[in-house]
Amino acid sequence: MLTAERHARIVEMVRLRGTVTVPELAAALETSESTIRRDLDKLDQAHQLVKVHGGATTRESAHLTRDLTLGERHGLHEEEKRAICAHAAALVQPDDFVYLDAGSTTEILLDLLPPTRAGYVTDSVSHAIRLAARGLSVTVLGGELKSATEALVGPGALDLLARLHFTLGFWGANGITPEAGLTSPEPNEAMVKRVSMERATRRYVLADASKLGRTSLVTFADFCDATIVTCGDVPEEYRSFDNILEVRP
Amino acid sequence: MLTAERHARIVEMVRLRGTVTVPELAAALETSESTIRRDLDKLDQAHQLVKVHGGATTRESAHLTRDLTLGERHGLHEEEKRAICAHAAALVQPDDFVYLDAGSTTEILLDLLPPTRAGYVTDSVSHAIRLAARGLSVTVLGGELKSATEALVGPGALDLLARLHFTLGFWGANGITPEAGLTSPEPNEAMVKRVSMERATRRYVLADASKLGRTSLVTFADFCDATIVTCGDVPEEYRSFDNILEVRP
DNA sequence: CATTTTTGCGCAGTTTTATGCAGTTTCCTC
DNA sequence: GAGGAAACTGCATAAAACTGCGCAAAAATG
Repeated sequence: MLTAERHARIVEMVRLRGTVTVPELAAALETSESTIRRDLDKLDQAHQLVKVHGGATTRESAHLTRDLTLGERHGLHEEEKRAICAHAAALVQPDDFVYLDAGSTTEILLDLLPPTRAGYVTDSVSHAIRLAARGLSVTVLGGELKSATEALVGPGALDLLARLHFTLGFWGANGITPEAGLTSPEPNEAMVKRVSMERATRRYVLADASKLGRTSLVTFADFCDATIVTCGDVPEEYRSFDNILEVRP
Repeated sequence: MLTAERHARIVEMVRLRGTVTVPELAAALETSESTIRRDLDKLDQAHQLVKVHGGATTRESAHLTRDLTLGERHGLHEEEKRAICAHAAALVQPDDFVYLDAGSTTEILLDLLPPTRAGYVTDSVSHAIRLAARGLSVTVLGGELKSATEALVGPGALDLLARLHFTLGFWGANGITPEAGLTSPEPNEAMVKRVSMERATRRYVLADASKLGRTSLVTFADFCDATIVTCGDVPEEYRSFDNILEVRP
């Protein structure tokens, strides 16, 4: 049996039954448990299902038992992100009207922002709650809420954006290359990024060095549309660009 | 049974019944109390429920009755609110487009809503996050975020509302009288309630009986604009209205 | 304050997982 | 097609996770 076919049948079984155990799958597909486990690893990475101890479940039922907040992503490049955000926070002036993109990097920025009367707008509901809890003035874009990133997308968000004019903005990016520009994995979120960026005067992309040289699925802006604040092992060929700003931890 | 599956069923039971004891869970899931306790520990850590002496409760009931234990959890209209919300949840059809008001009563409704493909819209960012975490389709109004109630108000919210047409909606109210109508303490939030109500076909106000006969500061709708689902000691003079729906705990 | 219930924790036994290895298949290049 | 790299598979084994039980400590109860 083809690997792809086996994968398809695993996904189908999980969808049909909600949860399946590894031995069940091994018996049904007449293969070893090792193979099933490796399959589940891949399917989990591909977000087709969720691997759990003993087997697999659908994403829907996994929602119940897992805290799908940004908390899980912490730890990666934490120190670099902190350095980047410290630099970014210093850019905020009392009179600024600031856009804050959703994402784990900008999340670190939240706590470093000065307690001034600057106004903030964000597409992330969790960011908004934290900012409001600090007593800052926050406006939330409307729109459909994607649970994975807790970001808002869709026409509602874009309409509100169309009437706002930011003096300053901070965005994250999953990939950055001179050729593909700034890229993000999700088309809807990329659209919000694109529109919000068009409406800001001073634009900064906050990204640790691991994002440089990588390309994600959807381009939301050109490479030179924003100042890129980065930190970490910056590849030599990126040092010469004058919109790359390297900070030290 | 898979560990993850058991976790899901525990969460489900807690959501359905509000509170569950350890022995009940052990019997229902045919496992030992030790295992149940360990499960509750993990689910508590994952913020899926709150572990209390004797068993577990949902997050919002723990919030309402903070440091009370299972035995003394009565009062505070908890049971009435749950009865009201159970009735309300049953009104949602699979293809409804539902508005959900911010507030503590509608908060209880969140966990009782059926996992259908109905679409939900709310002005409460915390409600939205909880709904999204359950895998439901959620749209959030935009606007300024008031940290006290975590509700969104202002022109951004009203603009988005102006383009939506709900088949069904649930609101809270702080005061209800035939003369003053439905009242709420905060003018901006009252405005959002008013506009959202105008845009819904089937309108329900969820309020325990303590709200009947009281008047808050701002009227957001007439007494007869919505069906009022209530529970508790309903004053005799309210029994005759045909838009008052009294449910039993 | 005594009684009963519930909890936390160590322990032992079982199940599940991760990983290295060897053999095989598949795919790509020339 | 032929050769070689990469991927896939199954097995063995050590590590990790899970479960049930018993008992002392802690918490609730009246």
